[in-house]
Order: sequence, then structure tokens, then C-alpha cells
Amino acid sequence: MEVVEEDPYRFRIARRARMRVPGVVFASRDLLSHAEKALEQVVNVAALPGIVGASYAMPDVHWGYGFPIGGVAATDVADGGVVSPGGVGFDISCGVRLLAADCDRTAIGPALPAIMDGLGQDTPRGAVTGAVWHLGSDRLLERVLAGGSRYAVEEGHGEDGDLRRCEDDGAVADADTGQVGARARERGLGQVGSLGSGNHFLEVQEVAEVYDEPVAAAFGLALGQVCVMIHCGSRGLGHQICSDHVRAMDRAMRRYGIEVPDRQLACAPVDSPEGRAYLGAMAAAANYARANRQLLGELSRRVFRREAGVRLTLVYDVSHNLAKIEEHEVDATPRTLCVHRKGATRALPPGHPDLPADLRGVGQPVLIPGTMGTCSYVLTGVPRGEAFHSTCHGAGREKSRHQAARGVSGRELRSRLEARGIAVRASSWRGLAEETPEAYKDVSAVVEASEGAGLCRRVVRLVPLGVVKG
DNA sequence: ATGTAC
Repeated sequence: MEVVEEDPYRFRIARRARMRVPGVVFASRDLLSHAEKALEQVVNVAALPGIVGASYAMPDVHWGYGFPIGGVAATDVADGGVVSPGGVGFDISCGVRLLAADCDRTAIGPALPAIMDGLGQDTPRGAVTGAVWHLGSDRLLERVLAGGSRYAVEEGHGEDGDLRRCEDDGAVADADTGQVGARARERGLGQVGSLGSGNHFLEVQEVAEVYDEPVAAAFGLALGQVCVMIHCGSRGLGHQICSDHVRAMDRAMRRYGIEVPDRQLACAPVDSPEGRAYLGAMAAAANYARANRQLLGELSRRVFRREAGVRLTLVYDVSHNLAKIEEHEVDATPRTLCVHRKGATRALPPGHPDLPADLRGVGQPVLIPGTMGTCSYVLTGVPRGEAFHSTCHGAGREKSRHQAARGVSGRELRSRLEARGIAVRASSWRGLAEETPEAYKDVSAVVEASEGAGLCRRVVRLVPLGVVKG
């Protein structure tokens, strides 16, 4: 495959064969050398009906189901543009929530072990079912699917200021709960307020470096400040919705005469019964994920208040697996696009109307979870951001789970982390070993390339004090 | 990521 360096941190794959648009990869040379296999998927995505601009890849791109993880693709709704569940991923609206404590590391120090014990005991996690909120009935699940974080806050699981610091004010509009199947509902009923497993985590962190003090201050962040970062998604419910709609679209494609280079790119026109059905179900799953993070945030607040008398304020909540109908200019013409971000984070620039008033001057907080035991970042959107205002989402896996677990035992990894002063509360040794930092790309290199490519700007770097793992 | 296969 011919990949041409256009600028430092920007590479182009020229159009050929079935590609409707070129591929654009934002990466350093080093990161690009790890992404070769995923670039085949970038090329495949470029063949989607209605795709505009380019098939984009972020610096943390890696192999995924059909679409690469770290991919961004937008289709023109009025020009036969399609929506594809593979362009969102199985974990619909997987994302990150960051809360800031009203104290710094030195003040909280003595209470940290009790806080970690409290979080470790109270956070439902791992592959098994268990939740903070026992819905008990399909009627209440229906409200979660329609109302997301907003419904959780209305029911007392949150504070007044929370919703304006959530993407979409805490709930995606246009959820069509009628498109959420019985199996998805069954799986979702007992998991609202649970972390899950894999790379999902809850971390207590400290702001270790501030790159832009005025923007950090607008976000409510300062050097030394204690934070809580929560990375999780829509659990079994989102997974089931993705499976159900991939199957429906696989059947529908022939009827619409759509041909794609990989069956995993199953899709349907946005403006079709199947396209609308998926988008409605996807929005419901997105609301479930938002409610999930809202409840885990509340759980953290309770533990911090109980163990240390510390208050937590929401900085932001943003998803990195979602398709959204957005207005963008294409060739100087405003168009309505379906923007797929899979392992890519929306990064609104300063002045964007979708930002809350108190952030309008500085841009959207972009939350980047690092690998366990390394660091995480808060970035912000920039004017003229490319790829429809998108940037990276994290470190990006490099080694398989199996490879990772072969290299280190869970017990050994925990002692390594604890020796560095990081408290570990894991639910499975095997799960911990699979998430060893060596299995991932360097999140700092990913963030550096994203900033270098002009997709975002660094605001602060966070380091872990304690980690709760599924 | 995921009741790690239907």
C-alpha cells in the first residue's frame, strides 16, 4: 500500500479501485509503523456509499470489527450516505467521565487507602452482572434508554450542574426504545452502574502537569488536584444492539444494492427503515452508557464524601464510540452528515454552539484515558480541527490479550504498580495481566502526534494514585 | 468490548 507523507503527522493513501475518497492517517512515523494492518480497513471504509472528505485514522488506530478502532468516517445523508454499526463498535457510547475533587494530593493523602477500599468494595465490575442501580422493571429501563444521565439526575443520582458538563446535556435525542430488542433489554436490566471489564477502569488521579493554565482553570483543574476518571460503556445492552442490527443490515444491503469490501462493514442508508432503526437503538444504548457513567460518578462522590469529606465536581463526560448527525461544510457547502467516530473523540473548538456557556471561550474538554499505571490526558478542541472535529481516544492496544497475559502475572503486575505508589483494586488476576501497559502503545506519543497533526491541544496530564479494574 | 459460540 502506498502511504505518502504530506506533513509531519499527516499521511495520505491515494484513491484507487473501490475507494470513493482518499485515506488520511494522522500519526508519527513510528506510530504509523504499528498500524499497517489497520490501514487496510481505512481503505475499505473509503468505499462506503456517500462517504465525504476522507476515511480518517487517528494516531491510536488499530484493527477492529470492519472499521478500524481510531477511525472517523462521515457520510452525506442527502446523497445516499450510509450508517454502519461497525463504524460505532460493539461498545456503543463507550466513553470517559472526569470529576475533580475540591482538594489536592497532599490534603487527601492519609485518606487515600480508605477511599480506595471504599471504591474497591462498592464498584460493581468484572464480567458478571451486578449494578449500583437495581431497576427491577422494564418500565424503568425504558426511562434510562430515553433519558440517560438526565433521568439518573432526576431520580436523585447527581447534582444540578452535572448535565451541562455532559455531551448532549446528558441524553441523546431521538432514542427509539422500540428498536431495542428483548435480549438487549434482558442484558441491560441488571447492569446500570457497573464498570465492566477489559480496558475499562475507575482511577483516582492527580494533575501532574498543566500545559495551558487558563484553559485548565476554565475546566476546573489545577496542578496537584485530585480527580476521578471513569472509562466504561453500555455493557451487554450495547453489545446486543450492535449484533442485532449488524444482522438486520447484512440482510438489507442486498435489497439496497450496496456492495462493501468486507461483510463486517454491513450498513444501510441513514434515510432508510434499517438505518433509522439502528440510529434509534444506538441512541438508546448511548443513553444507557451515559446513565451508567452518571451512577458510577455518584458512587465515587459518596465514597469521597464518606471517607474524606471531599466534594467532586463534574469536569466533562464524552463518548468515543458513536455516530452522530452533524452539520459540516464540505467543499464550502453546508451538509448534513452522519459522522462515525469509533475509538475517536469529538473535539469541539472554542466558540462552538454545542458547548456550555462557561466553556464556549476555551473549547470542549477531550478526555483521553491512558493505560493502567501510565498517565491520562485532558485535551481541548481547536479552531479548524480536521476530521469533523475529532481526535484520538487513548493508547490503542498493540499486543493481544493472550500475549499480554503470557508476559506478566496479575500478582506481579500489582506489586510493580504498588511499588510505584499506585493502589490496585482488581477483580480478576487474569484480567489485570491482560491490561499490562506493555500491551499498549504509548499514550503520550499518541497525544503528541494528535497535537502535532493539529487535531487538539494538550491541557493537563494526569497520573494514577489508585486504580479499580474489572 | 462481550453471559469470549448458536
